[in-house]
Amino acid sequence: MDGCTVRVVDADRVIAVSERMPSAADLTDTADVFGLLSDPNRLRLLVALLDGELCVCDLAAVTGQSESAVSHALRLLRAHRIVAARRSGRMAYYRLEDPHVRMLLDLALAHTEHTEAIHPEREGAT
Amino acid sequence: MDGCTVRVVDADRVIAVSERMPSAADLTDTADVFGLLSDPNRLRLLVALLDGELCVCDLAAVTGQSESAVSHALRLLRAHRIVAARRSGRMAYYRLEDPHVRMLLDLALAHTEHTEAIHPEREGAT
DNA sequence: TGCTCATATGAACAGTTCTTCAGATGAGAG
DNA sequence: CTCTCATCTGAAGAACTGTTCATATGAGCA
Repeated sequence: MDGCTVRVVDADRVIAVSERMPSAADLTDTADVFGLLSDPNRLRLLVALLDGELCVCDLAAVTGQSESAVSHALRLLRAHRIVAARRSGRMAYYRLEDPHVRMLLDLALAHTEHTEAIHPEREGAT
Repeated sequence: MDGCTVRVVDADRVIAVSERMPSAADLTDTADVFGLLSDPNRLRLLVALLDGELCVCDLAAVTGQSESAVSHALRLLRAHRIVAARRSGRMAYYRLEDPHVRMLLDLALAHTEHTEAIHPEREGAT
């Protein structure tokens, strides 16, 4: 695991922090959720669903994506139980199913709007 | 832009939701932040920094990554002002600088731990 | 039954991201 | 000044992700 190239400066802190570190499973799971939120188009879909359910074609219209792209994205989100589908005839109505993702979205979007006023530069320059 | 392949079912909802949709800049910015949190190793680094500053080699030890990988990751996080560095001689001490990211981390990790009890399946395996 | 429409799927290609390796930078010790 | 050590950087390859096109499924309608 270590011993070879790993130098340690503050051994106590290293041990303490290591013990507080969540399990690998929790970390990958969390990273996974963030990954699902890390695409602007998926984000658009989820934001659109904050207000309530919408069918695939309306989601495509709102988010400016092809219906195929929307369908693929929804499939991913569905697989992770972030959205759920309700079928009515040949239409499929999707809704945001995961309240915890809703919280993350609200928090993130609120802060992003704030932050913009504070950091007018941004990535792109360095 | 549309009109061609875009069918709309609930036109009013589509318009209403479109108006509530955040700007493209906000969306890409938010997606970007989530993207930075979507890697387990970066997540480990940030979690390690929740308690206070650590130097690069200790971060490498805690997160089980090579120092080079840590340095690259920190560079990315630094460019987005999520962490900040303090230099002392040849050591570099990093700390979590963005309180909003701290909130996202806390929220996400707390819920992930919860969720695990509820959804014992999940992607991958146990 | 056979046609059309809404959605779902698969495969492939393009663009991006992560890791590693080799070497650069810059501070402190002798 | 020179050597070592901690960190940083660039380049390159591998792996992953998102989009598109073509086609499949399956419901409703005539």
